[in-house]
Amino acid sequence: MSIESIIKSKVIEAIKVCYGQDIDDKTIQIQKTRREFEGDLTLVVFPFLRFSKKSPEDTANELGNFLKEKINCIEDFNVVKGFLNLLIDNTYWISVLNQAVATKNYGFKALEPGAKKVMIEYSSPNTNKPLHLGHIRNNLLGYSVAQILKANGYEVIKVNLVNDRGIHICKSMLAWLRFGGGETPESTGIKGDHLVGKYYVKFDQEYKKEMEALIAEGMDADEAKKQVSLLLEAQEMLRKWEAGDVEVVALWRKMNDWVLAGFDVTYAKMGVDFDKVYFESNTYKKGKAIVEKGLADGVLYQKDTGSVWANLEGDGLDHKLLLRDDGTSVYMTQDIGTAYERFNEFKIDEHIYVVGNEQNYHFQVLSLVLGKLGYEWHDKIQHLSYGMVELPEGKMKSREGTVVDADDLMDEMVNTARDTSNELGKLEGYSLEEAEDVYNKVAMGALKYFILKVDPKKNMMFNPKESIDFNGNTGPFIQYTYARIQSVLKKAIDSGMEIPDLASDKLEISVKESMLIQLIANYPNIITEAGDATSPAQVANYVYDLVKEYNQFYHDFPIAKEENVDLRFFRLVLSKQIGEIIKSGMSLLGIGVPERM
RNA sequence: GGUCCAGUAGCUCAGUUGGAUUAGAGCAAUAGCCUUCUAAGCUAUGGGUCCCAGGUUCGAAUCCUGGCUGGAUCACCA
Repeated sequence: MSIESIIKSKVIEAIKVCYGQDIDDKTIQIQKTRREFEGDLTLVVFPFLRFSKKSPEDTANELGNFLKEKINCIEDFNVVKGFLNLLIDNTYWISVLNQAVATKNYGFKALEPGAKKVMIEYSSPNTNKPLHLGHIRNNLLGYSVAQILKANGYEVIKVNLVNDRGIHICKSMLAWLRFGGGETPESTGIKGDHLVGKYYVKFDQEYKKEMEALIAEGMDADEAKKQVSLLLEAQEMLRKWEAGDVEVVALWRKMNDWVLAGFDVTYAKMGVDFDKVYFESNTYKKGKAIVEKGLADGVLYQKDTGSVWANLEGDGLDHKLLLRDDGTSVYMTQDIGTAYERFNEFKIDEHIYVVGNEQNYHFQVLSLVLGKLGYEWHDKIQHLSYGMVELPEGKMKSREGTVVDADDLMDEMVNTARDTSNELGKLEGYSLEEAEDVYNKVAMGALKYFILKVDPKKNMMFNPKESIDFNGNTGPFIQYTYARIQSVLKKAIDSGMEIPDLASDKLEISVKESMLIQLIANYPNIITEAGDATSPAQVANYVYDLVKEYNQFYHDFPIAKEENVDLRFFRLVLSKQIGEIIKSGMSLLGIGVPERM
């Protein structure tokens, strides 16, 4: 039982004994004592004044005396206004450290039979262009949230829904046919997704040229937009694809394969993966039967022209189209179908979609429509809605070339990491492979931490001109602290010292040391909270706080050089445990830690 | 126009289930600390009408109302 819950139960007892009142434990607020006051934990007594009918100071003193008497690890207390500051003794804190050390996968809940089953969909790229910075945020969030949910003891299924069909891919296909001269990834040495993306841009350029020509000939601008022959051809291509035209399908397959091979490389570099990949070319017709059944059941309605709609006015929204006049599916229809299949096939308890906040409306509607259709799990779909990544110039636009390409960005990060590392020259004795592994970890650590430390739901700013820092509140700073700890431990062992499994609990420890243990004690709560909030940022900020405190400790206290053996052992155990938590917390963010850097 | 989200230091961000007459980090700036466990570190200094105005109460960056600013969205697109 944690010290907080012990105190809470005793506070309830105290209020009962002293003031004859039963209180809810929600009225009990225990927080970390502020730095500038003496103590470890603080009880806020204001809520109890209406029971005690005494001044805040008197109430706090009464409660303080009661708690000190009843809880033996409370050494002393002091009162500042309505705040009761409790001093917890060293023995207790050291026992907390020892417990953490003795716990395998400290802070993680094990996967047990009957665990909650969660599916998380993320990435979901289009196959007409390479991944960019926006996708990076999506992928890192999806992967990290999956890790965090697993750490909370959930069974997690990661899925990707690849949008491999539609007018956008036809545009790339058409441009490639028209202007490509038979180029392939092999013939050009260009990564498949980038090659296809090049023709997506090419299409847009040629489209604009033709449109302007039409306008110059006197055509109305709105009309010209629709009459560009390239667009008409692309639309024709999509019709052929849907009709199963052999040539179009073969070209589609070839170019999609190029892109998917490219994505695999990017995913591997990013360090994300999936348990199952869906393709829209297989799922885009799904949901039609469900919608037709809804129509038959009278929960949906049909217009004269044939289209099928959901009336959401009762929920304060509009009408939503689910089947077109010609009976074909729209995106919403497909999502209805795939959600149904997933809940049925996997018996999942919850489904999280990692999708940008531009689709908030879509997911709101999806849940409502599923509810209308009578699926009781309609409220088990959760939209993990994240904010846009903005550049100083504003939003990224792929066709205007203002995107930050994912592959380029990652490569640049690795180059920067390599240069910095070589400048500092700390990897002497490492082989080329070992060194490259460190550069990669540091580069990706910097990028991932930069993105994940920001609250997912907020928009974030990325300035490509100012490369991501390696100092301060950054991934490399955290990795560095880990490497530092490993170095101390290694030197201690090399010089013949043993690092015991447990620290002696009869020691005088400093305020800084007890603060570090309190941070360690809080790690499990952080994992729970990050899981509830689906927010890797909470883990990131926690690890940063921990590391910042540790570096101050490291600077001010000898560890392996401490003369007092028990104290030295304690500090080695403490350092080792903090290293474990850094590694563990970073793994929740999908970030690796190097032994040296 | 309707709906949703955000607004905290020059910049990037924490802090938001209401708590300490003193709102935190990092970057950038300035000044220090490497014959001692990794200086990708540590220390110090300066930097704020927590968008504005009201309200709720012992107490508000945090909750409520109204406004301002920015973003997203409201397709027989995805």
